[in-house]
Amino acid sequence: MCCGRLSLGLEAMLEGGFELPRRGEARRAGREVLRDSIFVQLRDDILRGRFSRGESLVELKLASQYGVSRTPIREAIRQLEIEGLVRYLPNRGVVVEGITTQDVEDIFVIREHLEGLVARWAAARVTPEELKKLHEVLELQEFYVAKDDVHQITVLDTEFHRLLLEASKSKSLRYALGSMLDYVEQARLRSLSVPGRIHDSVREHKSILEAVEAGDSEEAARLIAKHMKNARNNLLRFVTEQEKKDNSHEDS
Amino acid sequence: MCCGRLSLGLEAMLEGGFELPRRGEARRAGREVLRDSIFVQLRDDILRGRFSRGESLVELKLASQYGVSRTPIREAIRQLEIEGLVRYLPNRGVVVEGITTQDVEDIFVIREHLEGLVARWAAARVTPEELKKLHEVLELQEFYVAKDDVHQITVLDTEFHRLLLEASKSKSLRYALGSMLDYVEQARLRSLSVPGRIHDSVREHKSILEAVEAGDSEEAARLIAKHMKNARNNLLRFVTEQEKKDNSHEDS
DNA sequence: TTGCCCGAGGATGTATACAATAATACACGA
DNA sequence: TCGTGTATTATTGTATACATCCTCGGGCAA
Repeated sequence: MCCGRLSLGLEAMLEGGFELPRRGEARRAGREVLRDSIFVQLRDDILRGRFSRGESLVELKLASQYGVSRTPIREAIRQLEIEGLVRYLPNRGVVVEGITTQDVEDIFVIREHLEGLVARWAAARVTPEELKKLHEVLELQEFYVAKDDVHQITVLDTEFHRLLLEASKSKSLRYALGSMLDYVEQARLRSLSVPGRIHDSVREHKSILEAVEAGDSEEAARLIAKHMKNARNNLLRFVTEQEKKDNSHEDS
Repeated sequence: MCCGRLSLGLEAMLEGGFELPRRGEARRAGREVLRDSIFVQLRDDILRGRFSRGESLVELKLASQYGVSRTPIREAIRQLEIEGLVRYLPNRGVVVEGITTQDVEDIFVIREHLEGLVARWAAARVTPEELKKLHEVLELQEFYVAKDDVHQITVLDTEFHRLLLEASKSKSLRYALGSMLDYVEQARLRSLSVPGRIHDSVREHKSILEAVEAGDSEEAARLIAKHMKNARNNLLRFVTEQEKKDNSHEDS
């Protein structure tokens, strides 16, 4: 009984289990399996709205479109299915579900509840190596703040939160939050487009990282919770302003 | 509680008029695609520990074992991969990851942070139909409390929380929590094995359902948070007692 | 013995063939 | 005209063939 658990832990250690990279990124340098690149492309195409909601994905069509056979397509679709981006209809294939505005709003709320855990656990378990990477990302963000490059900052924002997630060393947490970061990247781009927001956002990252580095779990959790709340408010502000613009356009 | 309705609900349940959205179970009456049944079997086998951690899954072996070709096996594996139950090694197949004690503990903490949202949103959005189902599950639980059938109560516990999750109408939340319910079913079986716990647990469900039915989001969130905390404490109690037993066995 | 090369075997990656199922169109009859 | 049954076709479900890659062990030389 106890021996089983012991060897379990040992194996886990030897396995060095945490270097799972973002799905689909080269699983090994140089070579990548087709289903992964298809998966990433399909997912991006769905998230960017290149497939409209309700559109059905036909395997043969996709196969010829991507210049591969049905097999990798099918496997990519199976993965999209688990992620909930497509809906399966028996013997009729899959239709695009995508994510709705409601989904994005939910994700922001969910992250408000979970990022605290990320920060707390990361503060307790972060490695020097991970801290180094986090600092690098932060410095890059500051660089791009000076250049006012919102897009780059958004990408690095994802990276920052992903690194923190890895640092938390929790597979369950990574499972729960992992793809949410990708799902709302578009939304964060908008949230960060509110004038002055990039500056604040990066500053918040800086203070979060300081708390994590100091091992102050509670402070890190408090700061990241505030960070999430600010991000959400900014998104709301952006959305309402967008609506105002849309309305005035309609009038003219 | 009226006995007539109880037996009615019971019959309905046993009849199987209860279409579970739980992955892989008959997507349509009568017919099921192979990859789904393979997926469910493999997942259960992993969660139940029939595959040991680190063991590699060989497609051809599994294919002959289940009497199907490689294709459905591969697709099932792709899904396990996304769920994080197996780890992919390029050109070498997948090895079983399973879930560790640490993962289970994390899941309980994560649920403490998220089930509040489930209850809150469910209270706001639940439909009469869903309420009916929830009541049925609750009545069945009370039935099995009388019979002291911990296993059935555990299964129904999963069902109760899953129904609540569906009632929350949030795809994102469902994605984050969906398979966690399955992952910790074994653990909840243990948590509920603590003497007297099944009684309290079902009573807590009852009060949660009352708050949800009354549309009292805050109360529902408060109650379910307490429910989760109790469940976690019971699991811890069970584990420590188990360890005590193991130790005394070792001595003999 | 140690280290390296290399080839066989096995496993996965991809493509394609065949079977089963659902959607569609069309002809036929009321 | 409308509805219905049927044939056709498109698409998915499953199986299998072929290509590619990795591992592992034998043989050989230093």
